[in-house]
Amino acid sequence: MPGISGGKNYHHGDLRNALIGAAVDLASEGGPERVVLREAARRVGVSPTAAYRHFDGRGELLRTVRGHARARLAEAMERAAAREPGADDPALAAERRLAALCRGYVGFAVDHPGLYRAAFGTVRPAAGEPPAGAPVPPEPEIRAFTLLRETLEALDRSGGRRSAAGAAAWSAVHGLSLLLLEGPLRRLPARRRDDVVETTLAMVVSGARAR
Amino acid sequence: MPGISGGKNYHHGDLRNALIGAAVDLASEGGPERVVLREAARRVGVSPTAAYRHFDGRGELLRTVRGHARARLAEAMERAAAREPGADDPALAAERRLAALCRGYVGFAVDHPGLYRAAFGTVRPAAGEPPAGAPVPPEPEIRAFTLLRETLEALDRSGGRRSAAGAAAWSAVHGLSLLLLEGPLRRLPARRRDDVVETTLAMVVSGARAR
DNA sequence: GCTGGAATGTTCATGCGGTCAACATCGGGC
DNA sequence: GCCCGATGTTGACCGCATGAACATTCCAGC
Repeated sequence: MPGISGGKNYHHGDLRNALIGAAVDLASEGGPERVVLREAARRVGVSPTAAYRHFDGRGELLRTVRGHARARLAEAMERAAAREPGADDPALAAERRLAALCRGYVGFAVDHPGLYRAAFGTVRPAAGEPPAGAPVPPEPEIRAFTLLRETLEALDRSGGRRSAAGAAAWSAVHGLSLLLLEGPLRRLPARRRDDVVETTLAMVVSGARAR
Repeated sequence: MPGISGGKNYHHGDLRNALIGAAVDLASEGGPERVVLREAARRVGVSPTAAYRHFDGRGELLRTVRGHARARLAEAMERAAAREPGADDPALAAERRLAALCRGYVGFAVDHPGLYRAAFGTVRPAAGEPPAGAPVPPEPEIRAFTLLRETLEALDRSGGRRSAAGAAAWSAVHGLSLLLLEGPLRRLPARRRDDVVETTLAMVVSGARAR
C-alpha cells in the first residue's frame, strides 16, 4: 500500500473513496447535477475512465453520494432533537421531539442545499448518458423518515395508520425544503422563512395531535 | 404566410409555437431533463440552431414549458374544486374546497409527472450549457399557490400570518407529490398511496383549523 | 526472489447536447 | 422589381458518458 512517502503514481491506492469524496464535494457545491464523473476524476487527478473500475458509471457514483447525504441529514436531525429539552409529559416530549426533528430536517436542507437535493432528487441522466434501462433497486431504509415515523408512533395512542402519518410529516418538511431551496420560496428573506417554517411545523404537530 | 397547400418549406411559419408544443410533449414524456433543444427541433423538422431565433437557448424554452405546466396544474385544481359539493357552513365549505384543491394538486402531479416536475423543478443547466450568469428574474404569480392561499384566507377569521399558512399547505402537497413521483414513495401501491394522500390532507386541514 | 494473472489506470474513439459564427433563403415594404 | 431583415441551415467547438484496447503495477504462488 502507498506509504507516507507518496508512492502513489500509477495506482492511486484509494481511488474509490477519493472519488466519493470529490463527488460529495461537488454535490455540496452545486447539487446532484454537478456531480459529474469527469470532474470528480479531474479533482482526484486521474483519467475519467478510471472511475469505471470502481463504479458502474455516473449513476452509481451519484447513488453513493445520495447515501452519504441521507446519512448526514439524519445526523443533523438527531443533533437537533438532542438539543431539545425533555418534558415530563411523554406526549409533550414527543411533540417537541417531532418539531425538533423537522426543524433539523429543514435546517439541514437550508444549510446544505446541494447535499439535500442529492439526497432526494431522482438520479437524472446527464447528457450523453443512456436513459437507464436497469430496474431501480429498492430503496434501503431512510433514516430521516424512520426518525419521523418513530416519533409519531410515540405520540400515537390509537395505533392507526402510523406509516401514513409519517409520510405526511415527511411530505411537509420535504416540500418545504424544496420550495425554499429551488422553488418559488427561494429568495424569501430569512425572517419570513422562519415564519413559514414554524407555521409548517405547527401544521405537522397539529396534524399529529388531531389523528 | 404558408397557405393550406404546404408552402412551408424553408420558413416554418409558426416555429416558436411548434417548438413549445414539442417541448411540452417532451416534458410530459420525461420531465424537464428530457426537454432538449435538439430533440424539440428534430420533432418539428428543423435544424437545432433554428430555435435560437425564437429562444435565448434551452433555458428559456424550459421556462416557457414551466409556465404552461403551472397553468395546467392550476386548471386541474380548479376543476377538482368545482366538482366538490358546497356546504351551508362557509367554514366547512372552505375546508372542503381546501382539501379538493390539494387533491387536485397531487392528482395532477401523479397523472402528469413530467409536467409537474417541469412546473417546479429548478431549471438545471444541462451538460455543455454554461452555468447561467444572468440573475434569475422574479417569479410571476403562481396560480396554484394563490388558490391555496385564498382558500385559507376564507377559512381564516383571525387574519394572522396568512401567507405562511398558504406556504405550509403548499409545502405539504408539493412534498407529497415529489415523494410520490420521484422520491422514496415512488412504487407505493395505489391503495397505500391514497392513504398517504388523505392523511396528508387531514394534516393540512387540521393545521388550518388549529391556527 | 521471480513471474504471470488480476487489478487498476490510460488512451483513443463514438455519440449526444448546447451554443456560436458564417452563410442561405424567403417575404414583404418601398 | 429590389433590397433588407427575419428566419433557417451548415459546420465547428466544447463538455459529458461510455466502451474497447492497451499499459502498468501488485501480489499470490511457486
